[in-house]
Amino acid sequence: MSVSTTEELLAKWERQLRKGLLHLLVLAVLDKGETYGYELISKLGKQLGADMAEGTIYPLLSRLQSEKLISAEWQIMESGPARKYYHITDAGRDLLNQMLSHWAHVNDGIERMVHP
Amino acid sequence: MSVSTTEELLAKWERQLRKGLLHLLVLAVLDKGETYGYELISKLGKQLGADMAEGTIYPLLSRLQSEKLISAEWQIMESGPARKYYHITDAGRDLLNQMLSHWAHVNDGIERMVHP
DNA sequence: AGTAGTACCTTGTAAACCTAGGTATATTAT
DNA sequence: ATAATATACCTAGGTTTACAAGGTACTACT
Repeated sequence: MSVSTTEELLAKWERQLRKGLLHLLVLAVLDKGETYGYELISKLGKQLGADMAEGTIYPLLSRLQSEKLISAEWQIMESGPARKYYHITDAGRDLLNQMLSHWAHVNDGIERMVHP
Repeated sequence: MSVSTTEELLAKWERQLRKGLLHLLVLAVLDKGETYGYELISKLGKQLGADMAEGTIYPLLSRLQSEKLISAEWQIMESGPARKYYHITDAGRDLLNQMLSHWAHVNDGIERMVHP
């Protein structure tokens, strides 16, 4: 088993970091307005500078919905496949604000640690 | 299966967020000077405002060492159990800088998303 | 002798991203 | 017509990793 390159390690780390951030980002996007899964993937890809896999987003949306943090409804399109539009709920907005608060706290901690 | 409370969901999320952050934080601490596992746990606990479990840190230190991002040496204490002191390597410092760069980028992305 | 504090480690479980598939509809090119 | 592309959804299985819960060993204090 060889030692990985820095590039490989960085990519692996970025993937791990996303695990926690994705919840926050999805709720933040939905807080700005309704959207559907396929569009969400491209929005997040731009924000994070990395393409999000569908196998990541769709299960996440299901989990958020089962936790009642977001709600969903199908909309038949005049052209193209139907879309499942998601909205943030009050509980979701509540959690989002607490996440942002915690995020700011952690960010301060890192700032102090890097620039003491 | 009942819906979780906001507190439970937040705690769960914070745990996930740590998955990515811990690598960065451990390397950042070691970049400021050598340290040993037990002391590292209390330092991180203060920074993150949450007590880190030993079962989290010790395996992480082993992984970082096997990736040659940190190095370790035992030191016999005049009093008390021996300590395993860790140092950051050049490769570790290199990765840390790239992590911080990516972190800043992601942080900007979140800022723009929350305050457009 | 017993308790508490320091310091290390391992095993097993749960969570969640991602790869690699799959389905279905509409448009465009051949 | 029909093949290819784009849009849009989903799932199963592998992999990683934080954490709980357990363990070992040394020292100091009562």
